[in-house]
Amino acid sequence: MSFEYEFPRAALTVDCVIFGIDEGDLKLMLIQRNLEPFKGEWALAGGFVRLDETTEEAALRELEEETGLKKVFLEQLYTFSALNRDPRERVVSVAYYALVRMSDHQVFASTDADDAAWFEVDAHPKLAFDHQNIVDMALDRLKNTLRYRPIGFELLPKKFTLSELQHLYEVILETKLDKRNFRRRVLKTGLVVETGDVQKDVAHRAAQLFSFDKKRYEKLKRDGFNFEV
Amino acid sequence: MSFEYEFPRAALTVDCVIFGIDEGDLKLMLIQRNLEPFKGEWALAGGFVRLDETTEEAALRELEEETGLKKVFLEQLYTFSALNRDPRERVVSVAYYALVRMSDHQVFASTDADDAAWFEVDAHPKLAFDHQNIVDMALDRLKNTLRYRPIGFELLPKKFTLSELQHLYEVILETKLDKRNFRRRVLKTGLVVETGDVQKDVAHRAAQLFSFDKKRYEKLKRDGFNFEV
DNA sequence: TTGACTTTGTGTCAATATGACACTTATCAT
DNA sequence: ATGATAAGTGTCATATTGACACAAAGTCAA
Repeated sequence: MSFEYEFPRAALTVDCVIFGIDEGDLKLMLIQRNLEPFKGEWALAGGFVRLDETTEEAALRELEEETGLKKVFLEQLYTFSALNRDPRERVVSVAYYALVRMSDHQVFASTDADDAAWFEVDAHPKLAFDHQNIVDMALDRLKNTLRYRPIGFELLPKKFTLSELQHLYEVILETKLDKRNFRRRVLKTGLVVETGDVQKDVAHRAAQLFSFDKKRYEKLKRDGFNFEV
Repeated sequence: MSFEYEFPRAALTVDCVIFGIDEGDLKLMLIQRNLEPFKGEWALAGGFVRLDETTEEAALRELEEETGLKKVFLEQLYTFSALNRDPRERVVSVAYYALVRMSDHQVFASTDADDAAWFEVDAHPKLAFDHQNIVDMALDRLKNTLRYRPIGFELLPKKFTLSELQHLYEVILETKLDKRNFRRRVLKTGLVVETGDVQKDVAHRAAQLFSFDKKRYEKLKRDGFNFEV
């Protein structure tokens, strides 16, 4: 029995909101479009989903094609289906977001985009399509997720100081935190452990370097713990 | 300039995980399919998204067509895009979940389904497609959301006793809660207010009836409060 | 009407968690 | 040596949590 003729079919895209941290500022990766519509304007990395790949595979592929980013940790954000979100025709888009350590990733424009670059989250160019909506939702999600799950480590180098971690929380949550209370809470979780190393080449007392104990995290998560910070 | 010819297009569906509470048990609304594939088997309500409606509109429409449920509280859950999730062809599905007051809603099978009925969440028939995956994710989401947002009220009648509310939390979170501590916490939020009415026709001391203060909730939400219970 | 039954409704206390708060230490640059 | 900069550290008062048990209210049946 065949049904093909009766299904409505929609063009399906993915869009990727990529966050990074640099010198304490939250950054957003954008690409400059080299095709119509919105040619020359800045937008989220993304593109059409092929019929032989999942949306997640499509997001990873487009990300690599347009920015050179590989193997990033992506989470699905939301599916946007407003009728007029693409001027060409009805296009439904599955949005993903990711946190990357800027230090680990070289970013470059490739053939699919005129340019790819990091921007300040609160000072970036006007975005094509409904991409500002998508970024807004990703920011909300990022804040909420950071509050309840230890994801900040994805944005920092493998070894980091507690001040860097605190700064990250302050930037994302848009609050000022007390240093002593922050350290107390973070260390109490047991998820952040001293590496024994210290900072190098700083013009002041060198800070201890810590790392995230992923094994312990997996174990606690299985046991159903909570991780508010 | 026209691009239509170059877009891959996928069949797009919605699926709805509908939760209800009845006599303290968490229930799931399922429909019995009257079309191939999986004809005669139980599945989530859902169907194809038309090109002139958003996915949310499609979910509400299918829900009404298949079960008679109207104006339910729907939230987007996740988009499922595994290549083999539909035996006919590549179909991507946007899943929603909903909470309904069983007391407010008559459920009936309509022309689009052979039957529609409530089942115990942990004792329901085997589901068609990948719908068990979707239900599992919806249950996880329900638990997490209930912990941080006051959504339990969507499942109860407008006026409810604190024992009913506590029972709902116990059933969904699969824990036993202390009555006095639960009442203290719930009342402290100020979101649950006495109506002045009491239970009728019960063979024991009648409980006070409370209701959810939606206005206060909207206000507190704007002010950025948290609502853990 | 009395007693049995069922569920409601309530307070305390100890332990823990939180939030506010300031100074000394280490390191580098001059 | 001195100054500049950021690291690192403890206390205390208050708020929150979790554990815990019994009297009051209402219905029903004998």
